[in-house]
This record gives sequence, C-alpha cells and structure tokens, in this order.
Amino acid sequence: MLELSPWTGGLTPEQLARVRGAIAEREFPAGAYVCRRGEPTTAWIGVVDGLVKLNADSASGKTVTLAGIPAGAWFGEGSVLKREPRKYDVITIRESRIAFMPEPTFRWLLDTSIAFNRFLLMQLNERLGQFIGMIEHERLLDPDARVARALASLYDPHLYPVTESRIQISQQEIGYLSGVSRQRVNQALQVLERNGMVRVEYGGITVLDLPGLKRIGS
DNA sequence: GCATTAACAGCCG
DNA sequence: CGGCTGTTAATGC
Repeated sequence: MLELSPWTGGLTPEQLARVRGAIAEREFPAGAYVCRRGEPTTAWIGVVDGLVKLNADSASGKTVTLAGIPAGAWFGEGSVLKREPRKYDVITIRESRIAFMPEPTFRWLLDTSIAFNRFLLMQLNERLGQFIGMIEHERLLDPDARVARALASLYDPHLYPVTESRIQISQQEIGYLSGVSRQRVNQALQVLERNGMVRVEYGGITVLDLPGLKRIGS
C-alpha cells in the first residue's frame, strides 16, 4: 500500500524505512469502530483494504455520513495537525485492514520532508474542493444525481489513487452517504443502470461510466 | 408531486 | 439465520 501511496514517492529510502517501521496495522470486521469521536488523536489513518465511513451523529440520534473512504486513502490529518480529539466516528462499512502512523512519525515527516508537506497541501485542497462541491449540490440536485455523485466521490484520483471498479457497499450505506433513503437509492441505481453507468449487484455495484456519473446534474 | 418511513417477501452468502 | 434487495402502502412536506 505504501508503494501505491503518492506521498511515499518523495521520501528518501531512510525516511521510508523509518515510516515503514513505525506503522501498525489492524484488521476490523464490518461495522466496527476504527476510532470514536472525542478520542485523543494518536495517529494518521490509512485504509489498506476495505471501506470506511466518517460519521457524525446528532443528539437526536440521527446519523450522517460525511464521506466514504476507500482503500488506498490516508485521512485524519486534520485532527493530528491541530492536536485535537477526533471529531467524527470512523466506522468500517465492510471488513477492512487499517494502518496507523503514530503522530510523532507524522510530525517528523512534516518537519523533514517537503514532498510530504506538498502531498498534504494537495490532499487538503482536494478535500476542500470536494466538500464545497457537496454543500453546493446538496440542495440543488435531485436524488438520482446525489447518488451518482456519492458513488463518483469514491473515485477522486488524487485522494484515492486505486479504487477498483466494483465497490462492495450496500444500498443502505449509499443512502447514508448520499443523504437519501434506501428505497430511493434503489430507484436511483436502477435509473443509472438503465443508462449504462453502473451494474447493480448483490451487496455492491460496479461503476461502468465514471465520467458519466460525474456529469449528472452539473 | 415526490421523498420518507414502515413493512414484508424473497434471495443471497 | 442474518443481511440485503426490491416493492408496496401510508404519511409528510
């Protein structure tokens, strides 16, 4: 996974070796908490394999999924940088392997590698763009387009370099991700399938026309 | 009108 | 069996 992560490209062999030695890896079953809101932030998090989501839940019990994060992605640098507790729950959508880079290692990279800083700048900027787009579209797009965008968001080439075309995710989770009911997700997926943009399968979907998905509603 | 919740049967792993 | 899917009916903005 490190080889596929763009930020390792600019590191010296010595830096990479130190990073490699510091990272710990853990396996989580589907539906498990990788970390919880309010916990102290001790690591930068990488999704080696699987799929996780960032959840915020309100006092009234409603829960919103802010982002789905596929394999290949590193996230959580915001809380590490600000030395603040985790702001959201991180939950696995399916069985996942998660890597943890300890905060001291993260800070050491920050202090010693310009390439690493450049990567973080790119990543933060990319995310900013994605979230601004979400807010902009949330109220403007119909549910079909929202579902399409939620799926397409898992394929941002800068943030997620290696997402495979088949995503194992339930329609319920797509609902959380797009802010639409499960039944409406089902309806939207059938429309997208008729248009040849996705193939709907049991417990997952295959994206056939990514540019098409991104185009919907824009 | 359109989306949401609720409920249910059928299917898959 | 438990989870997911596809439908329908009732309810709400």
